[in-house]
Amino acid sequence: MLAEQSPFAMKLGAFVSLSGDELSTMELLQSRRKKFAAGREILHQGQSKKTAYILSSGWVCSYKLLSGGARQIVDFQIPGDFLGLRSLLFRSADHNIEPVTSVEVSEVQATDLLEAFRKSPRVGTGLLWAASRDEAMLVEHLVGIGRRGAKERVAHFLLELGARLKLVQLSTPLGYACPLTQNMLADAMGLTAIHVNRVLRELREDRLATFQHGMVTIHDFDGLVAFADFDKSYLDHEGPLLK
Amino acid sequence: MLAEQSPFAMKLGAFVSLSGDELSTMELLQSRRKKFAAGREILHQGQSKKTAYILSSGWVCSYKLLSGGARQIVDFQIPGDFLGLRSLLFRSADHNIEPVTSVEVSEVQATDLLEAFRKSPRVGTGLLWAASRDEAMLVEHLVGIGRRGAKERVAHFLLELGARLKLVQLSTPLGYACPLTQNMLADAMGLTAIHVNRVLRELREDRLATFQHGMVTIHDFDGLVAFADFDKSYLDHEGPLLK
DNA sequence: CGTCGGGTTGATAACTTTCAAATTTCGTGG
DNA sequence: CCACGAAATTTGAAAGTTATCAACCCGACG
Repeated sequence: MLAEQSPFAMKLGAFVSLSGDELSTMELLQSRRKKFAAGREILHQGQSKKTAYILSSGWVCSYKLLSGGARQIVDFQIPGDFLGLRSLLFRSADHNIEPVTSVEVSEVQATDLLEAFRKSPRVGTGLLWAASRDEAMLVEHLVGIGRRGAKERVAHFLLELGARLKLVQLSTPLGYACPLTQNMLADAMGLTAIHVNRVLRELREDRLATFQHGMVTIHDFDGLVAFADFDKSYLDHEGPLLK
Repeated sequence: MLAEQSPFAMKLGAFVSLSGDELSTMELLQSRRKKFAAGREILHQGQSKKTAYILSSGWVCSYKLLSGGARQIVDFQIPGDFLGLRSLLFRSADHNIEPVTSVEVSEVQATDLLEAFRKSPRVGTGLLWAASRDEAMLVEHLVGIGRRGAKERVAHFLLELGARLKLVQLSTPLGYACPLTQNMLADAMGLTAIHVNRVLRELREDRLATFQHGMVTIHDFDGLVAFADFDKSYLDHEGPLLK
């Protein structure tokens, strides 16, 4: 009910209803603020600094590089998302994290997290839900690259992003601001930037969706959902059973 | 040190050294034995039966189906692996699990798991490690489908399987028994069975590896590693930091 | 004003699928 | 134990999708 809720609280709040106490626990988690400029690496493959972050504003991407120089973007993170949870748990990171835009994050130490769980199990529940949702998205990403055609894949991606952004009030059914370049999109979709460009043009010509000038516009939501075979159920679990 | 250790204990034991007590805790987890015939569905998308399993013998696969009928296999599980951990935590499963061969599993309830964690934090640590390793494999799978050529991808897959099987003594550097069909391989790799067949032939002709008659034979391990750009570090974390 | 990264388009090449069909292997019932 | 049918493997040829190469345009920025 607060006018100024953090995206993190908005996101978890969409899943578990949070008391005032719980909200302040979450805000407390986000007290160590930091900024990174676009392109300034946050986490590097093999790095062992054991910090995680909550993203407050801006977008980041996590990716892996192959020896040949190719890059596969594993996921994008948007405000409210948790970054580097695994790097907190393990000796060294197995992927890179880099801001897409300039970003604002809050550093989270392992101890902060444990303390938050202790004070409010529901925050832990929410995080567990978020982690599981991330894994479901990863699986869906795999399915898309493995078995969807390029056009369906991109369409599906645009819809997924929209659904995610809606949770933090950064999207409407009409569209959303999207700072990604076609190159990043390509590295995420397992395509070439050139081909992504063509696919986007086709989607535009089909009057389904437009992605231009940093703005995604959905022209025909139902049509796009049907075309992409988008089933959003993997995005909104009804909640974990363990508390 | 036991001659007859369960694959599950062997696998976790490769990561955390386990006391006799801990070993028996793990064996206790595996007391509710069950068998499934090949092809007999274990878990169905949307299903809400809240049980997980530890796989003792045989192979299973988890996959998703698209509306067009296409199938993407997300992962194969081999003896010692945990099945359906997420379906234990959440209301309903978002993927299917099906035995590849006839299998023997042990049913695990949420309460069993919590009890095991309570009795032996190290078992919990081990499971956390296993879950994280699974996620790392998922990411690597995504990278492979997105950015590796078909031949490199299949080669990489054969090496990964070998490394996983070695942990439970089902593989040597020379090769291993593999009950997968070229069709399954195709659905896992995001390729056509026909193309998988050609790729396997090429790998054989290159004297790198052979997969025939349910048997994978590695002819030139180093050559295969080099060709596939296989870096096994994502498979052997040195261990979680939280206990 | 010139450079540079991103976007756009066309032509060509490479890779993968699709379609068709023959062959082999495997599981099951007789 | 054999025979049979179904499933899996194998190969060829043609079609389709996506990548690669080459240019050009444009706006941001020093």
